[in-house]
Amino acid sequence: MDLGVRARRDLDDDVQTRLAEGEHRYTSGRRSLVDALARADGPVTLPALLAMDPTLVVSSTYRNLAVLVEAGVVRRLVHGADHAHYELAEELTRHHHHLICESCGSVSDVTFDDRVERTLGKTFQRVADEAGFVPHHHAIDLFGRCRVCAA
Amino acid sequence: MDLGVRARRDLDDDVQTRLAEGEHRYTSGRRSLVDALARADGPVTLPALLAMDPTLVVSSTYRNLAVLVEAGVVRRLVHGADHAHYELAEELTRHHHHLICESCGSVSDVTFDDRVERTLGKTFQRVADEAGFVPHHHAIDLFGRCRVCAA
DNA sequence: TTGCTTGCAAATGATTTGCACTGCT
DNA sequence: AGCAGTGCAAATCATTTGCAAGCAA
Repeated sequence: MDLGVRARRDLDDDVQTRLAEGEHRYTSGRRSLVDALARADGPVTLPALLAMDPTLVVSSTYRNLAVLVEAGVVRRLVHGADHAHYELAEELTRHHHHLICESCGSVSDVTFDDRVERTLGKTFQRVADEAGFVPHHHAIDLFGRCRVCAA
Repeated sequence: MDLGVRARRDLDDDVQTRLAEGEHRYTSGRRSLVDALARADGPVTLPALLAMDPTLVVSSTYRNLAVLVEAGVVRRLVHGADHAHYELAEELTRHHHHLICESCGSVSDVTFDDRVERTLGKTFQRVADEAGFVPHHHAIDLFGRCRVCAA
């Protein structure tokens, strides 16, 4: 999720607000974390985050990711891989889905056009209704081989 | 995935064959496991499987699930919940998707009609192509509150 | 027989937590 | 001052693995 300078500021404001609503502070450590997530070009693992910013510490990062997830700033993705992947929440970026490489475990983003999403939304609502299920959001994962592994 | 008697036999034959291809045996322990999975009315966790059949042992069950996943008989689902969920592979049942309760963590199955699936398939293929990704299969998860938790 | 399977106990590894210290507000 | 946040080390807990004994082909 590449964000320009302007968007970056909006992002910080947004995070600030969301954290404040939960009586949480937007500390420098959390800024570093959000910064790393914003710089990543897709969902990243905790080790990847630590590599992007060596000042991050394991336990604090896990704790802060949990706080950010709680605040709706970050989304945690869990697939079969060893580590969970983290990304900025869709509310702060854009609704999208994932391409998951079954070979190397990497995850990247894709978006469908609005028309497709609208159609999907209706279908999902109908199916959920029939099951007495109240849908909140959806996730679509495409499993296969990424460009690198497919080569 | 409720299967009748006839389908149950077909299932066993199929599992037998798939295991044999990998130099594996279809032991009584594995039959019990497949039986429990077939009786479950959706994806189940390991503790749930043990509860369904007390003769199952933790380590062996994990090991057998791994063998069955490898053989394409079982699919392992991982979401945020504490335990992974397991279900019979779609090749043995039917292509479907999941309703995941964000409150209690339960997972249930849903199917879309063929027309919808075909349309989705085309869209997925197109999007993947653009990313140089070779799609293998897809998964759609609807997150929300199940009938019980929504009440 | 041959070596895949199994149960039990011990090990692994991602994630979490206890605690004392730091630094916002 | 008062309490949320942080780093480090220790604890958790789902899942995996070593090993000796059991069982299918």
